[in-house]
Amino acid sequence: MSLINVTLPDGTVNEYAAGITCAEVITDALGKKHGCLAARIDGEECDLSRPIESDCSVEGILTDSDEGMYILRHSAAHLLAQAVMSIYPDAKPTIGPPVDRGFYYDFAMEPISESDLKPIQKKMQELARKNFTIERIELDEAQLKDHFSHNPYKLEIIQDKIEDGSGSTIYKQDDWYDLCLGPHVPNTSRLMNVKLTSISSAYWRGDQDREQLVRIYGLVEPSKEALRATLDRLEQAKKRDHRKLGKDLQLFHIDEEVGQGLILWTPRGSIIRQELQDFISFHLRRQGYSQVFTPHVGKLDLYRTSGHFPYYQESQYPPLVERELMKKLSDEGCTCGELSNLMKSGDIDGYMLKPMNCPHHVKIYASQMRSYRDLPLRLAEFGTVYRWEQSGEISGLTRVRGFTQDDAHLFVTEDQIAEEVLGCIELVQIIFDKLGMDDYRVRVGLRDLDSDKYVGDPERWDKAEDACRAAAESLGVNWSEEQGEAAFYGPKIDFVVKDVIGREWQLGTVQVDYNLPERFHLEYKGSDGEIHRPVMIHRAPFGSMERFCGVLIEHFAGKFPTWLTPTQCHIITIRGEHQAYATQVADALRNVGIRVEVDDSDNNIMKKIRNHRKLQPAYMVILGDDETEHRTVSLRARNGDQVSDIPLDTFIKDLRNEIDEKVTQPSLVNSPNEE
RNA sequence: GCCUGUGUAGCAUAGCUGGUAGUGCAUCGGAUUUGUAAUCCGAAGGUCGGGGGUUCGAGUCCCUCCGCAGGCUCCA
Repeated sequence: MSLINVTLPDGTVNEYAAGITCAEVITDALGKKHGCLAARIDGEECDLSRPIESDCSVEGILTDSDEGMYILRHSAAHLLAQAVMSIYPDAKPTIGPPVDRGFYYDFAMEPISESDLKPIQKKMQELARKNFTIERIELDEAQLKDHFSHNPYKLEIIQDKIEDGSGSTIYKQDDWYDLCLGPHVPNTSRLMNVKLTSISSAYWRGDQDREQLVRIYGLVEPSKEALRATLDRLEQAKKRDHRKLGKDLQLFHIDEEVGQGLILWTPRGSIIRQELQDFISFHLRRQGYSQVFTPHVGKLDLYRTSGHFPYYQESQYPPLVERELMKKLSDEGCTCGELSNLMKSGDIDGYMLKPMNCPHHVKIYASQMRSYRDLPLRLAEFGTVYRWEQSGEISGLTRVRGFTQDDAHLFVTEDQIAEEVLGCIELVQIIFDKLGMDDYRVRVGLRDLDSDKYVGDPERWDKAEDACRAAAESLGVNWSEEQGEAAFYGPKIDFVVKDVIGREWQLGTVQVDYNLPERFHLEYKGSDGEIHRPVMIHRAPFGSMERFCGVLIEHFAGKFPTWLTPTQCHIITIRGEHQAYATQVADALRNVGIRVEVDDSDNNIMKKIRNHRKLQPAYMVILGDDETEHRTVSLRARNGDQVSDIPLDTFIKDLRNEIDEKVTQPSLVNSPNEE
């Protein structure tokens, strides 16, 4: 028998007989209770049962890593399929991968409902308890096809994903097996702590023209405690959902009768939006932007030139046709379809709610002869745009049909791209820093080198892509390059954040554009006296005010920094006779621009505090005998902490300062200024 | 748009197998004047998402449309 050397993670090298399994090596190194659910041989994931035949390094995979959790989830998906098959023998399993927060499995079967999940979950636990060994079996192509002859979906995968003539593996537990590369946990007892969470539908291979499948989602954790913790966390997360908080804090309203995805900003929410807008406007002026205003509609011709019509027609509100023309066409018996064709062909004109601001800004650029001395020209507008998002996709503030972008378009020379992209990025960073948002992802979208759908010549693309990379690098946060993610007109940098339930939303974006200057024949006169074409940069650091506010509400869980809080101080009197002083305090605060609400109702103070807590003011200002007599205030923070005897003048000064400095959270209670 | 759920006063909820709507908070009126998370009494508020159907009778069953939620698909 030959001997092999196995290197462990801590660097020790042990000698074993060839054929020893990973599990045995790990048990030897860590003891029986190692808790590993899979292994890595020379960095490659495999089952614990995998025999080792030659010198290598071996390490165990625990559930404390993403990789470990993925394996656990993947195995749970198999268990789900096994359970479903035992209850619904006619169901055909298709695919069942792990995902970020759990796992799912898609089945071709008759629709089932949420109430059917319970028995399935029960079955899963029953199967888990039986502690079946999960076995990896290698099969050749013919055997594979034979094993899955009854399941066209699996056959399709075998056909497409597995190279002709080569084999693959199945994983078997009890008499159930699935086509899979693995690795998996060693036995089903690891999968006791599962919870099926929801049911939905999905298309086979994500193609809407193909079969609709039943998708079952679930969670799995290594222990009962961990499962409980995860469920608790989800429960907690729901409480900070911006849709709920938007209602509780009276920030916005969406009305059926107004329309899906159309936001009504109530007074309190409008304050937040306005404060953000003022904040960004300040930095725009600092960076040399010019503010512009443009209308909410434009002629179809404008969008024909820009290329947005009729190409992106289905994601726009339908065009507006002039009344006279409409009447004439109607008298002539023109059908809707014919009307649509006439608009497409340009035979009749109309107007469109603007789906984006760029064409309007382009026209401002083109309204004058531009010289290289004018560049970069930076045109900024909080521009409202309208897009016909699919009804099923609309959600809260994060996906809407009318929204205001903090948009700007920079018209630059080729040489200015890098610096200007950097400037855009800097703006994003200032905003994120000030708001304490550090949980975001940066995505640099590059072109797909094999495709020819991109406009502009390759050399200029290389330069622009380098500029984007360099800008992303300058942020000092994690960023990733994604080939093929560029727009057809230029590379881009996106900022992506997650909402409370783990969905990703794109916020800010910076995009280099070679296309629109071309389509609109934009020009400038260079220092060489020749006519040149500028390059455009589109950028929106917040993305849209709606989505950004939605994300912000969840980020702060409704507890905004003082400068963003709709009503910063709620003044609460103890008795009716403190009313006069309350008015004085309110006036004094309002005089320096602080937002105040006074409650001098005859409720008792406990009741008032309870009521006002719901709106999360930065401070409650309690006024009673002591305060009135000494011209002081007592403060109550959101967490219930209190501080008394603060001279009114000191409070006003400190509060004003806290607002001006945009301090991340209210800090006057227990602040260092206090004894 | 598709799938599965879901829709009762401003908000949160009760209403079993069909017999014609309760409760809490908020609101309004009165009493109370209170020192840090609910003072008492009273009143008002609902065509039970819209429309249609089954039935002697529908919040409850069926159809349809709309909204919402979670997914899918899409996202300039």
